[in-house]
Amino acid sequence: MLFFCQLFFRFGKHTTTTSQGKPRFLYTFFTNDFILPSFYGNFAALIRPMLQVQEIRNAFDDISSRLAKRGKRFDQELNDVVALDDKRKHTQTELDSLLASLNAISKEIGDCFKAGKRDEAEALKAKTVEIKEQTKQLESELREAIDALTDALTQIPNAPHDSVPTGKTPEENEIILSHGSEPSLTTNKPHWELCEQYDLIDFELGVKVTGAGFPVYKGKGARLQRALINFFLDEGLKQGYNEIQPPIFINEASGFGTGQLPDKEGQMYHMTVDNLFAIPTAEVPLTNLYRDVIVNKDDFPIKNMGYTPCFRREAGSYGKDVRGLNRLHQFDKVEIIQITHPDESYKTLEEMSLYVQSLLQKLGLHYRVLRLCGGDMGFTSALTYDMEVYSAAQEKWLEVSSVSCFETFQSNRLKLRFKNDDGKMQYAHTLNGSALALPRIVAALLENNQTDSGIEMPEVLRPYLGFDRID
RNA sequence: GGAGAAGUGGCAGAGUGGUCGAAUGCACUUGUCUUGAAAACAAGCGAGGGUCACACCUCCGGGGGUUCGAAUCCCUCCUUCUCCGCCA
Repeated sequence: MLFFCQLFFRFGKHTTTTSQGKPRFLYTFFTNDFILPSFYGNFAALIRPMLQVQEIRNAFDDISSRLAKRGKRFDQELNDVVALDDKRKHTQTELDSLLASLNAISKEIGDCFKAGKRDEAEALKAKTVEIKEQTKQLESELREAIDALTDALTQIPNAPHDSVPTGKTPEENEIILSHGSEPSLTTNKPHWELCEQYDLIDFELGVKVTGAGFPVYKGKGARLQRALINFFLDEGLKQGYNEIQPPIFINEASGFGTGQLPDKEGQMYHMTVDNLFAIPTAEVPLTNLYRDVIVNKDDFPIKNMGYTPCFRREAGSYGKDVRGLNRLHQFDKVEIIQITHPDESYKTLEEMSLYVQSLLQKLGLHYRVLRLCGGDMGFTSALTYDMEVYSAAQEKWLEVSSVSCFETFQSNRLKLRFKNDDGKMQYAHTLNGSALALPRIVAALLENNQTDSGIEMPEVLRPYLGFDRID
């Protein structure tokens, strides 16, 4: 934890803005040494990770009760934050006044020299010695105070939306709708058997080349992948999403921006030689395009999407859940993100949920939508809908998409802001969702459409596929 | 990988030890003028902390140092650009 705190502290001041919402890329963040920077230069970045201190102070009870939806109370943590922020303020005020007097004396000395009063100047110089000692002391105190505050703040997850059900486990998620019905099948093989039977995906070969969880797609299996990616991108285009091809490796700063670091560092593949991480989702680069950006409020909503392979170490998972396509180290996904005005974000979340559902409907899949309970939601989310498709052969629901609203939780770290109608800087809201992740869609398509003589492909995919069925 | 050059406000671009948070231009906002627009003119216009509001404090790529005082001097790191090499 300490390690990553130090990393986090090395955010610099890199304000920039955009015209027409186009981000600028600034990569002057980190150095290879581990010395903490001067607190002042980085103050803004330091004091504003995750939940906003100001928000905690202003709406303590509200945030407290929202956090309780996660099945645990955070009052102690919240109180700590306020107390640590008080300490920070006191220390800083003290230091500031000391610096003010130092500045005043320096100016006086300058004036004395100009007026030729050498002796007077020397006398004043002597006065600064003691003050400088004191500032050094206070500087280190302030540094410690900020350190402690940031540490406390990063322990607190996002405050769930009012509509989020209280709960700790997936059983407490709320099923808000179900669409379609279970297919009636004459044959009922799991997808890994179908993949072998029709030579679509070779898991063994992947093991040989790389390792478990890195499948090799072959023939119509590979073409199905390509068709789905194109289908998803074309549909997104129709919805007004701007297509982006981001890098699939990211630096540390990006990992912090979207909250993968420091929490999920073990989940990412890390290339230590160059200190880069393979992205676990396109969310990371797509959202980080807007790090340190002041967007024009007229550009809301900003809608971007990107197809990328995703890489996840999935350390610690094993057993039946990882069979076949259910859990992979490398998989493909089209991700959609939006950046909105705070007033619009929940309306946007519904819109994104409907869009993802429309994809599932076009693919003819039986699905349901869950509103995740507080305890099952990600650390950074305020409200998450999960879409699950039914796998007839495995007789279970598979999560294929997750759409979330983060409110200001990410933008706070990213320093993604806009100037509101009052001319004040305000954090934008960020949202994202998968639209969609391929593997489980492929699994469901294969299993739910199997017949004795082959696998029928959905109508919408046929133009992309160039074939109607797999046999 | 080797050799050079450079990193200042939304952009361009001055500024080499003290009235510099930073000239000037562009962009932007508001006002005057105009039927309207343009042009012209006038004013405003970086971010963060702090305050009821001021005051005040911090930030000129990051970090460290010299100095009473640093955008300006020194060290170091990072990044970008140009040339060479290698290569899809």
